[in-house]
Amino acid sequence: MSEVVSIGRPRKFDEREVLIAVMDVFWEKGFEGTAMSDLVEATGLKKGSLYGAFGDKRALYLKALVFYDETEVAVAADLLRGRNQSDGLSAPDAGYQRIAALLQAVIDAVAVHGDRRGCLLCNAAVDQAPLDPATERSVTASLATLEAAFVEAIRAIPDLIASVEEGRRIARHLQSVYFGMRVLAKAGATVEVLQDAKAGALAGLYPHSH
Amino acid sequence: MSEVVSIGRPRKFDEREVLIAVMDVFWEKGFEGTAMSDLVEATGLKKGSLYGAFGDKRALYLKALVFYDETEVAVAADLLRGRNQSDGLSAPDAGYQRIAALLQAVIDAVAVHGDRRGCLLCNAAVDQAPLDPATERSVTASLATLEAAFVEAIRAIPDLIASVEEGRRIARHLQSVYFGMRVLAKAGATVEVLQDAKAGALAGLYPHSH
DNA sequence: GATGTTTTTGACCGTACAGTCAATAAGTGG
DNA sequence: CCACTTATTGACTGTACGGTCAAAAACATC
Repeated sequence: MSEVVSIGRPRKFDEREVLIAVMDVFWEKGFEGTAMSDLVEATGLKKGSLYGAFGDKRALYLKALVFYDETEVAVAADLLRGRNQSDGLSAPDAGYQRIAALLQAVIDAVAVHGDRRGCLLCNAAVDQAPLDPATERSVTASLATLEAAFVEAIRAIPDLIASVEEGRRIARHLQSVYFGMRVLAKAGATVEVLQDAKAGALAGLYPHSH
Repeated sequence: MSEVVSIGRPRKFDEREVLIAVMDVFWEKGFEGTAMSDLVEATGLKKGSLYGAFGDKRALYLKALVFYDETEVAVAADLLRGRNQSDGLSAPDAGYQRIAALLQAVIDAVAVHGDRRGCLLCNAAVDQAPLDPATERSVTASLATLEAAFVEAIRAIPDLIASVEEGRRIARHLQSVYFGMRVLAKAGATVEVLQDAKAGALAGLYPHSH
């Protein structure tokens, strides 16, 4: 049972909202590029409160990564699994369309919102995973979720794969395309470049190509 | 004609060696993660000498990026173009093998040397390109080199492509796989994961798959 | 050896950083 | 109203950072 009443002075902030603000800053600036003062400004909390509630900068970063996994990664995985009710891609043979939709979302982020933040998971993998074991564990866990979701989408393409190994191989290939597109987008690639990368990936998903 | 004799006190260091040391540090730690004291330690030069010879930290970073382009990127591009004499892949129909060799090099870096630095170009794209226009320009230029080299390799696969547009599309797809594999490698992916990503990319390079 | 030029060196500067802490505020239960 | 607990606050600390500079050193020329 969760405590409905808590003793002591109540918190003035919503933990989820603060975590979103923290995640946004790390997402845009990276771990090293973010100063505690940036987080103070973004959250509206004072430094002491941040430390009291979440711990030091590293702990804050790791909590932001977990939050990203529970929100953004979960949305992407649900899309691939056909669990998103509102996109009309839940049919058991809509695997191709789900994968196309995920890659298109990367393009739309650039085309529609001028996105340059990319994917926090990708950013963390590149600039923190090799240097911090806890970050690496968190990233690895999210990658496993994503890979499994890709496998589910691939299994939802009729007559494509002949074995479990083949499905996993294609999933890992698509995952690398996904992250590659994120990198290219951060580098300032045009929409055309990203569309070509997407088209090339999807071209391998027709049964007659094997 | 270059000046053989120069006036004033001669430099004690070799500019190229220093640039290699600087590049290595940025490569491993990124721009924000690198302190000037790291560069002082790695190069053996004092801070004042570094500033006098190369400029501030940002200028040093940009020079390291250019050096990377002239060395590592050039080697990769030469491989794709069949210009590497020692690899036996210069035959005009060896495009597939060249691409396979490039992707295998990413795997070997992990498998043989336990590499976690990835690709400096990829690292710069992710954590500096969106924030610094000069870095973005440098990264964009290297990406263009790489894409053009991929196109040449693809044209060296008999009977694969039917148009210039198709060649470019496949090149951009392969480029995204390459960077995706770099991201996965930094995240700590196993050799098996990288091999699957590579195999998935190469599976699209057979003429009968179209 | 005096002059001019460039490099080296280490001390120095101001600041921005991550993290701490004691005082105070805002709740609860008795 | 009084303990008791927890949260907020802003001042504080020490340090690590990027960058500067004057003095000395090392060469060439004359």
